[in-house]
Amino acid sequence: MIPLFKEQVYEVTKLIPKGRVSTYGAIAKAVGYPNHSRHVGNAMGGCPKDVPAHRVISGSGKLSVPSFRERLEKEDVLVQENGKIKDFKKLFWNPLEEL
DNA sequence: GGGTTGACGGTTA
DNA sequence: ATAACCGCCAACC
Repeated sequence: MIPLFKEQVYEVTKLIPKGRVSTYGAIAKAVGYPNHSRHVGNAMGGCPKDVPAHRVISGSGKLSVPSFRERLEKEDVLVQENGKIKDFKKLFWNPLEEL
């Protein structure tokens, strides 16, 4: 059976701890599709509200959606002016390690 | 049923 | 260090 990417993606995204961030690529891998980072982001477009999409950023450590900066700061995640996450490497949460 | 889109990533200049 | 390019393929129109 073919699991819908979206659903899988949402599930993993919900697992991201508060104050941590993850990337599209990592999540894509986590659901078993290594090179489908785009689909992850694409799925986020219409994601339910219970999905912390603001914790999902691009692999470069910057926000794909600048609007989420406020949300992230609210969770103690510092965002630089250039849109990059401060200490992104430290805050990065790898779903693969959890699964 | 076919073509375009896309909240990306990695590689190459 | 930056910028541009190419590839990847499900979901949507």
